[in-house]
Amino acid sequence: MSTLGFHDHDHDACVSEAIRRAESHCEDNGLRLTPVRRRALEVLLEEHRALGAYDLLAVLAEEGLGKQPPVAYRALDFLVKAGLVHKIEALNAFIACVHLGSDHAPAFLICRNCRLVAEADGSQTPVFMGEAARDTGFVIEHTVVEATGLCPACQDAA
Amino acid sequence: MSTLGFHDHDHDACVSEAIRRAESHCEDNGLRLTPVRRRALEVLLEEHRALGAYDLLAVLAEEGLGKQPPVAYRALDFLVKAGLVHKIEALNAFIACVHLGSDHAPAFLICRNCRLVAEADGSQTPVFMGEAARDTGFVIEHTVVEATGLCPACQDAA
DNA sequence: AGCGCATATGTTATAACATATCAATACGAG
DNA sequence: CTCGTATTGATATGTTATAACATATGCGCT
Repeated sequence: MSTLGFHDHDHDACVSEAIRRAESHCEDNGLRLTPVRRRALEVLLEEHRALGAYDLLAVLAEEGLGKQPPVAYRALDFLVKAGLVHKIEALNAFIACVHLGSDHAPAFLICRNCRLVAEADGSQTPVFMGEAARDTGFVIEHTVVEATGLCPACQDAA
Repeated sequence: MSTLGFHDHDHDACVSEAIRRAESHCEDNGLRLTPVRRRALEVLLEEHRALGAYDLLAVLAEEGLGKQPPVAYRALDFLVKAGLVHKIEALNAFIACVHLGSDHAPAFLICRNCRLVAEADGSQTPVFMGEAARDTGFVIEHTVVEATGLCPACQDAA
């Protein structure tokens, strides 16, 4: 799995490809990618940075798509539940998923300075967490794996 | 490592032992465990649940130790930096560390219903995260590993 | 078409979490 | 004792998130 985000890549293609996949994913699963939801996803895809709900709301408001907090939070809830967006708990912020489709357990590398986020493979997490859980009868529903630090560019700047 | 929190144990001893260890830890490191900080730690230790900063503040306020948010946040910042308390990012809440001393990378099992939290071993996280980080030049400063779900008691209740 | 149900949006208000700032005080090293 | 640093007190504000209720839209069914 790649750690896309700190590497150069064809970003326009990356965005439009992701949108297309999101559309077919919603179609396949009977989910409705309404204008606000679709635009919210686009805004997040245009960055590889985590955006706060109010950052997103500001963009939506400019475009007349709604100006109250619930507009942003509803769109984000939908996108997160659909697996199209991840919440970065360490920042209380959100980032578009860059490799939709797989039922994945993501792990994130998060730059505390520029909020650039790379999505890595966290598939090993449920394995070792699962051991502890089994011992106690705990049932895991969701895992969060986040590493914060400095990306290469921000190390150079400092 | 244990997953203390979902098991019965001698809680009074667990608390007083932890306080004693915190005292010597602070002494050894030139840190000042002032009355507010000490009481904040006690309050957190008395639960194995995550408490919000304002939950803590309410207790401190009752006892005349301060009633403004910065009182709670300053105490929590100190305790987190000292390694005596962990922040649970998924809940924006805080929990006392139950095995102080070791320079540890904790992993948490968090009940979304009762907020009971068990601290497990997350030492494998930096290993596999480290690989992804090395590939990109990212420097990890801190890791968050949290699994949310239902504890045995809350499964039974449901 | 008209009805009924589920989903989605609009809107107001407020809850919950967190920090900036500045003044006052306590503490320890020299 | 005095200087510098750490801590506390206090006010205000910033940021993130949800509750609650009204309205509108989409869609299957008769």
